[in-house]
Amino acid sequence: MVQEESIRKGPWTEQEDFQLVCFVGLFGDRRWDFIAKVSGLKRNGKSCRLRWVNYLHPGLKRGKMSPQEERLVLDLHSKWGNRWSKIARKLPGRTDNEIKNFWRTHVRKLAQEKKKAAVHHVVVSPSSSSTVDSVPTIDIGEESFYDTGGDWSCYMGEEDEKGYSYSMDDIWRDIDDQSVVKAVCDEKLSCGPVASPAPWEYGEYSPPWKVAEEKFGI
DNA sequence: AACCGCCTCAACCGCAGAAGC
DNA sequence: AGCTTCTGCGGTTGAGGCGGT
Repeated sequence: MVQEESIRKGPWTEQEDFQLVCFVGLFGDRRWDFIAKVSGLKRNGKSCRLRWVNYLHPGLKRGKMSPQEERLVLDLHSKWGNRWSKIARKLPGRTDNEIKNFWRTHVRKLAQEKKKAAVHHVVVSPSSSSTVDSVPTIDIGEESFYDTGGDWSCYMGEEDEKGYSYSMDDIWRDIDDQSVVKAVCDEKLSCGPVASPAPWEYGEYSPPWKVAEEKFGI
């Protein structure tokens, strides 16, 4: 096979982001290999998808997780284990990557606390048999997990094991009920027609050109 | 002010399953 | 039915930022 000439790796530039947003606007957020090729980005489809899903997707929440979100993650993780994408579907605007990162941080913190506690116990009461687990259980020591319990039922729905009742599209709709702004990208890039209808065409969440407008000020 | 260690987050990799031919 | 390609997921890594000493 002929190897792709110089596939770019590493951090994305604003220009690349802009290009990606525009082409997702044109072709939808499905055909990543195709988008990677036609956009002229020297990235592979996987990389494009990841960038879109984790950073450019409209409706993504930025910043720290709220205590409610943190609790939900912990709760769902105790149910489903490392099914990050499944857990992410229950947290509007959060990505599996974000949740995964949060969990890692949380686990590390917990392990450290346990270690400290274990040392303390050994010093204070040598009879203690505490050990340091790499995988923590959900009943975190300091405070009850359910102590405040914000109302997340609206997102959690009634389903349990069969699947989720609240799709990402529903979530985006909740987050974003802005009107569709006409394509900035259309002016900047002269490409063919959109191959297939994209969700934003139904006003379900911000279209990519809106994202471009917000992120790049165009 | 400089150094060090920790934390966060973006991005890559490998694998598995789905879809297309 | 079998092969190839694509997509999505989970695990891992590394750069940069930040706080403490």
